[in-house]
Amino acid sequence: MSSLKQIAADIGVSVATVSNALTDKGRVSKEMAARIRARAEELGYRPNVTARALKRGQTGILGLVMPDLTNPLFPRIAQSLSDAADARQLGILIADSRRNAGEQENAMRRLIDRGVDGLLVVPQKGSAPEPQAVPTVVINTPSDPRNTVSADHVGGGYLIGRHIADMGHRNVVLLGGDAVSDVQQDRIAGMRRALQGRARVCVCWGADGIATLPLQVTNGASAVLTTSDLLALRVQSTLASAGLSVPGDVSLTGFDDLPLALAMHPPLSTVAQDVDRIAGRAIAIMCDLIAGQPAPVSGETIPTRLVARQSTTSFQPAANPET
Amino acid sequence: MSSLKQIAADIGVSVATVSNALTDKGRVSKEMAARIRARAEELGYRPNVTARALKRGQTGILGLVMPDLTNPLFPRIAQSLSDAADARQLGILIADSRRNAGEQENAMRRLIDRGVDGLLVVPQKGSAPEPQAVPTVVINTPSDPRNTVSADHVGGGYLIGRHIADMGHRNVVLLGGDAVSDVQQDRIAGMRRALQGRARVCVCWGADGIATLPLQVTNGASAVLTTSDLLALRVQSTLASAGLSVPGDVSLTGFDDLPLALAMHPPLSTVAQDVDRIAGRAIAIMCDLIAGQPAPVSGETIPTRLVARQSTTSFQPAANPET
DNA sequence: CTGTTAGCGCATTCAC
DNA sequence: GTGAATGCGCTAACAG
Repeated sequence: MSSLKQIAADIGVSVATVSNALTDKGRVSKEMAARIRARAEELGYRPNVTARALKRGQTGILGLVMPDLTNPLFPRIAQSLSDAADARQLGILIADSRRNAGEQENAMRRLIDRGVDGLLVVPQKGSAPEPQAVPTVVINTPSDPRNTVSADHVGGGYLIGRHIADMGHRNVVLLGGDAVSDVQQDRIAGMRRALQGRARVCVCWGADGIATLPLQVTNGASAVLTTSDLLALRVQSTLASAGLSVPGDVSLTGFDDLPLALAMHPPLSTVAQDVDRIAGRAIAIMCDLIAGQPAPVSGETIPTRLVARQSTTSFQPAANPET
Repeated sequence: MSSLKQIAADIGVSVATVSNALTDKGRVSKEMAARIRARAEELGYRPNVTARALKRGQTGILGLVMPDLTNPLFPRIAQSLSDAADARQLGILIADSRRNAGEQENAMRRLIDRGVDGLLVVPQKGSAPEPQAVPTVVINTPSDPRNTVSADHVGGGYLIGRHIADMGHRNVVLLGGDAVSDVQQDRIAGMRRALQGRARVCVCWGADGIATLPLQVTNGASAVLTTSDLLALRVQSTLASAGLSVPGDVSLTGFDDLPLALAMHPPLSTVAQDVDRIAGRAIAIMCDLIAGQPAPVSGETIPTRLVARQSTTSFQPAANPET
């Protein structure tokens, strides 16, 4: 591997001069700088980031801690974060916190031991990551007091709830996957608020909740709003087994706008979050923190967007031809 | 941050002794070693990996290059790789090659510039990553001459093809997403081999291919085998629009066994690859390469597993009640 | 404009 | 057993 020393020796100047020339410090004559650059080019010189990191005390690497890398949203988050970090010459080191809070702390410590300049953390459901020795940006939900930036999950719930209310539904089931998740609680809360006074609402959770759906639909529920697209697919399957169809017998919605939402039949109405923007802000704030600016006083909230497709239709009071 | 120097000063010994004590070199007296360790503990001493990396010339970081972080398989690969790497005290730096071969080369270079000890690459469809300055492990498909370790995609195709043939299907459509993908070509090839002489086979690709399916089914095709679960979901949707149902009118299979396969109705028959094992081998081979062992002469192939669920049934010749 | 010196934190000689 | 010296590659302060 070529080094500054190498180039310096080749040209017959000091290492410092080469360093200055290559980093454009301006203290070097045009001609010399040109010669140095030419030689560096020939040698395919690449600065050694490790040495630079040691000198600067910064590695240029950010740690990303996710509760479960298997999370269907992880790919998008990872990609957006990776892109945003890239634009600022930062790298992203991943760590999995394997579905439990203790492991989450371990993962954070391991990353810090590796010398990351900051931590991006999507917290474990219902856990509170300890404040760390390095700048930390939490991506969760606005109702989390430690949240730094996130989608407006309550607002998203509201959007989809209003969509359903506007379509005339008056008997609605809200289905969450796991009641311990702040994100899901907020989505449900938003839905409730939109339906408040406009529809009868029933909230249920998890597999037990799904099992009750066919009966609830038979008893008059005309819409099921879920907190995730995958959950919606499960619901559709369960309903289909019971001979109920979407949106004929019941309207159905998801959350997150995963690729599968578009592949479903009918295409699933859902709520999209602007992952790119969240990632962009997360990285921007992180850079500020690293640069020594104080942490923002309150978290940032990024709007969500309603994606109305064909799994939701206007409520048809007379849509019961089987009598 | 505490350092060796700090501990040395506190106790009144030299840095070298502290280093020796902490890394268990055995050249230090029991008592001294104990005192040093105690003080290190108190101070919460963590070795500075950057300095160590500079000294050793190794960072303990592996670069992971994926063609598209949004790939539905990425979460599982990332998690398995991350776990396997973790077990050997290695970190994983991710990079996205953004769907084009040039970007893939850039991503690799960026990672190398960051000083990674090796590169794990899942190549861009139809692209050949240049040999690199660091050990490189390619995860693709056995038919790729550069492949280091991968699932047996041909074998997987064979398994699902035989499953279908055994169920009596004699008129089968094979659907791939993108003909340029070696992986998908191999899956299709495996299916063909299994159906060879047992069924009439038609191969088609992409959205255009999907569009032809309803007609093909109406004309007698009784099974559609796809190269991915998401593709299968799309197929099911298209068939449903045409009034065709799975598995009543036609059997359907996916590939990869994503979470959505189980959420579908009916649950999707598919092929699972042992991602954990692939990742484990990839990391193991990487470590060997880093340790200076020669590259294995040929790639390793990890068996796949048939996951038969309810989207496939025996062919019912008389299953056409609409006449 | 350019060179010298020093040091980031650690591990590895080689003396003592 | 322990310490002093050296250098990994780079940058920054200070000289000249």
